[in-house]
Amino acid sequence: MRPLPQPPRESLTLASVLHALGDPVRLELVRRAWANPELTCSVLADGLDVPMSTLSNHWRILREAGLISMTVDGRHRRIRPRADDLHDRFPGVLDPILRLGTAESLNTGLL
Amino acid sequence: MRPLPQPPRESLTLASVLHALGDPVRLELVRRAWANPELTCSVLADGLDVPMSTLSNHWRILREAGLISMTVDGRHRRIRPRADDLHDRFPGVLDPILRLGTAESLNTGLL
DNA sequence: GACGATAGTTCCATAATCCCGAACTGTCGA
DNA sequence: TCGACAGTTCGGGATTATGGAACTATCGTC
Repeated sequence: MRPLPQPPRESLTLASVLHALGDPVRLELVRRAWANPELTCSVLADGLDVPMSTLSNHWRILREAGLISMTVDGRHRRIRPRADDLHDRFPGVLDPILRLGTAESLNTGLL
Repeated sequence: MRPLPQPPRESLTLASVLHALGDPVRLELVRRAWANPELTCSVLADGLDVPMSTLSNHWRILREAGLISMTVDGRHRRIRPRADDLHDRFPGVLDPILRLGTAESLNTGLL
């Protein structure tokens, strides 16, 4: 159940967060992670036609940008959105993005 | 005064917009363009230690993502934020980002 | 008009980053 | 002990970013 290394709240930058969100696959992953916290990588990526090694990179980018935190749980990685940290550091930024991400990403043939 | 080609409002995607904003230089350029519309490339980039060929690429990315529109005005390019299009397409997304962009980008030794 | 200065773009080679198959690590269940 | 499963790491091919140098187009001046 130990957590993987992640940047502390105060060292998160807006540009990194936006860069992490600036990819349709990652945007969809973040949207799903926010909708249901505590799920694992593979469950959250279910249905996406993306190879696992690529997904692993996407999760790393999201973790290094401070959007999510990962904890090792047996052979799974449990994804937890860092909602508090982001809301504290960049108030008002994430909510409207995730509200919109939904409809759009489903219409782009991503799934 | 003719405008350079740009994507129509309805074909803008959230991921492209966030990708365009996910770079500290571009974030700063957008912030400045929003703060004072109708200025030219070089005036908006004043003080940034970035070569002009790189800036030209940044402006192109911002234009192709739909964040700004450029019109040729003599030997200048006049930058106009596409605030209406963005607000219509992605309501609530840009304002909080630009409100924050200010303080942060000035503290990262960018200038 | 010819000419230099100005504002940007384009070209191109280097550097950095992304993508994903294959091999690997670590854990669970039988 | 032995797979099977969840993810990561490695490696190299493809894509994208960077920035110097050359180029284009326009303005002001003589």
